Amino acid sequence: MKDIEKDVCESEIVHESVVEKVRAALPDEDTLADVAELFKVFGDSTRTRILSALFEAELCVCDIASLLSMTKSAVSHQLRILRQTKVVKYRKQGKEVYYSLDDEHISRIYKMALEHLSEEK
Amino acid sequence: MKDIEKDVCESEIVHESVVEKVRAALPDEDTLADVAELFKVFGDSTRTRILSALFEAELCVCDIASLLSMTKSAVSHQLRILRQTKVVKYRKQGKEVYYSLDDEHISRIYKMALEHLSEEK
DNA sequence: ACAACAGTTGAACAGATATTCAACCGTTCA
DNA sequence: TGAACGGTTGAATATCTGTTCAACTGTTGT
Repeated sequence: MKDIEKDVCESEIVHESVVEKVRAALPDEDTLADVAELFKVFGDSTRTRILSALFEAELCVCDIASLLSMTKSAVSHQLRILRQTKVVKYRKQGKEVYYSLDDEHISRIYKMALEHLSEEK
Repeated sequence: MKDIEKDVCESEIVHESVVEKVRAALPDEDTLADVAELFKVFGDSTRTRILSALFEAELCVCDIASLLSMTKSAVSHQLRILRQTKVVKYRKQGKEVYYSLDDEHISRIYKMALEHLSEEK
């Protein structure tokens, strides 16, 4: 029986001019959703392990599975996500499917994260 | 009744020498988990919206809530995550708590993601 | 001291997500 | 042709995660 209002902000004394200025400068919702989605792909340790492996060499699914001690199925599911978001590319050769990084930026972003982490001890 | 083995990789013909070379080059598990955790923080559109707002100006919780049309509670929960991961810092002034970006790298990583996205049309 | 408001917090709920399991497809090789 | 293997896929399950709700803390001003 406290706030009947939506609790977004009950007083009017939000810093209106600043807020409006920021609102105008914000990227549109779609762009921000895309940014979040890209980072979400990196936000799983299985996928970062896969990526840091592909960082070193082109690998087939079996290679990755044995490298990470995971089932081919689990790896394949994650590779599908990486494929769909254009983070990795693949080529088929006989029975095997070889994966590698698709984009230059990926490694730059990844390295920047490592740099960030190392600097905060 | 197919694979009795763990399905990690049934044949021995994984590319052993390559795999071993990659295994040696891989960062340790803890580092990779940290990388994933950092990216996970960016992997939510509410948090990317908060960050892109703080990118423009220091803001109090009420400002952010009204900017994003969210409750103060929801915003506060997300700010806690950003605080714990040292992505944002805050200062108290009277009743209000003002948040801002804590790290130079954050904006660099964020901008790099935008660049990546814009290049794939 | 009390009312009002900024902000935080924990529990509960709903939606998202990673792994497992079993079945399946396609290629190779005998 | 058919067994063997690399790889993919969908459904099921268990876990995680974001928002809501209600209650609470702390500060300001009367």
